Amino acid sequence: MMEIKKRSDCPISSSLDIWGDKWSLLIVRDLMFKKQCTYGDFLKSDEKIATNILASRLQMLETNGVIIKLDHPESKAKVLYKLTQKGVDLLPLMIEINLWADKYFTLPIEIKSMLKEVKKDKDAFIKHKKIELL
Amino acid sequence: MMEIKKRSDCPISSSLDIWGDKWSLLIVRDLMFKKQCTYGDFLKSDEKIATNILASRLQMLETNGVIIKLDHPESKAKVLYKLTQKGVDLLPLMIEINLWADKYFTLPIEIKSMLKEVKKDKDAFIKHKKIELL
DNA sequence: AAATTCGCTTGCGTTTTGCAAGTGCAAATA
DNA sequence: TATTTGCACTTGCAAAACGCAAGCGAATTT
Repeated sequence: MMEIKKRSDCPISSSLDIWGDKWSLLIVRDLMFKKQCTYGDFLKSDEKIATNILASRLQMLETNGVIIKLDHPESKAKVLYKLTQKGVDLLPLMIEINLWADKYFTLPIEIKSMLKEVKKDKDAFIKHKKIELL
Repeated sequence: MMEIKKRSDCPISSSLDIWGDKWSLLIVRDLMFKKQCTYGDFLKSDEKIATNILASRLQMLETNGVIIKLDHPESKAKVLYKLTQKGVDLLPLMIEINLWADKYFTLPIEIKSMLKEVKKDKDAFIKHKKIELL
């Protein structure tokens, strides 16, 4: 059902084949920065993803080892989504997107203040964040 | 015709609104690493982009200030495409994609050897490459 | 027992993609 | 000069993906 067709051996191309669409990295963002973890939480994000698209992207990311589904500790009706190591490793890339956007868009102050931290010591920020995510 | 609808103020979302599809970053890649600059050159890349998609992405990237069209020095029939500062600033992000892919895919040796350089001194690599691109 | 929450799935109309062919202008060739 | 070739797109159309609303089964709450 969810077959991955690699267009070439290029690293950019292969990466885009997995998460190169308008939604996947927003799911990763939520998992990374907002700590949102349930299906319903993703739906609450500002961008308003459609339920079927969300389901297909979660499936795609899970198939490709970027996220995992876990039982929710509080309830059997809920599902917890979490980044894998492979997903956490997208952090440097996510930070660079943020820094690029910081240069060319007007960002919310909460994000600007986070980026102030990043700019002070990028490696330290990444190291700290990775620990907190795994 | 090419209206940009921002889904939210999130930097990831805003960035994806511009280049968050399966093709745009491959165009940026060609401009960045292969020095391909004409319309025909893009078509020659391994991924085989369709002509109409190429035209629409070039338009999108130009509208958003990531690339510029220039007269080709050799001929009026040809067009030269080049990264702007905004486009060159995507370099750190492109490198992080490469590094992520290096960890999870098997890459061609030419690219692996480039990444060896990158890993030795990332900032130096970026600095050098930026100069060469502008 | 009934209503609500949760994580999806389904249907369906609209948009985007992918492929092939065509167009107009510039440049090379005959 | 006439014709062919090359280049940068544009157009038409079928297929796939998207976006919205509604529905559905299992778990939880009332």
